[in-house]
Amino acid sequence: MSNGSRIIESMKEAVAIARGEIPAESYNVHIPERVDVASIRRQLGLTQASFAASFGLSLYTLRNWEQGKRQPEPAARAYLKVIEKAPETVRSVLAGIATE
Amino acid sequence: MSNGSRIIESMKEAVAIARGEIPAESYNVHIPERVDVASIRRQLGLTQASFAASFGLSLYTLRNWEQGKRQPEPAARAYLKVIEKAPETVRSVLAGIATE
DNA sequence: GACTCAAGTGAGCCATTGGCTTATATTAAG
DNA sequence: CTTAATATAAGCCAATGGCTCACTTGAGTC
Repeated sequence: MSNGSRIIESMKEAVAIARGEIPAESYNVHIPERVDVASIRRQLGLTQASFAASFGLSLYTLRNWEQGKRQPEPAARAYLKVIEKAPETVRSVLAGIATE
Repeated sequence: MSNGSRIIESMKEAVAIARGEIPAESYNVHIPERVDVASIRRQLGLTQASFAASFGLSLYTLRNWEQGKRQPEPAARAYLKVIEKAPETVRSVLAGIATE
């Protein structure tokens, strides 16, 4: 994301807050612009195929991300961050074993 | 997803396994076809705006999902399931407070 | 070295989604 | 009843998801 884009983002956010579409006080979560998917995957010691199968992703989409051809959307970036920091929780949830 | 589509999905999976693109033994995670986003959100007692802001989603995308206009992609569906079953873990991760 | 086989890279294609706008409805509070 | 907050609804465009085909890289192993 360029500097100009970032400024535009901030302006959009300001407008959204003014409109009341975003609660100003809220713990507005920060989602990183870029996520190093390959490094998250390698940290777990998985191949592309296994990683994709384990977390419900399409192998081809994962490849698009790792090769920088596509950038994962915000929801996917947040998900990847959760996978990075709490992989076992994610596995348990997807396996149907509720935690928390 | 129609019944026909489901059969095609299975055939694609079979082909992918045959090609070695998907490890056959692997715990292939099951991601639900449909996720009731509104009910997950209400269970947490959040408005659309707060829910979106809390989990790094675009308010408009969330609305598209809840109104059935768009279907969240597999990665987003998996993410929503994790939010449903382990919301506090997700919050902690996105807040930068590592768990696990 | 030559020969696999598995894992990953890279480019191209099309349908669908994400993100956004505008307008309208519903609900709760004063 | 009026207002403000919250949600529904429909339409638009650029970007992504999912897929195919072709090619490279790396670890064995013969």
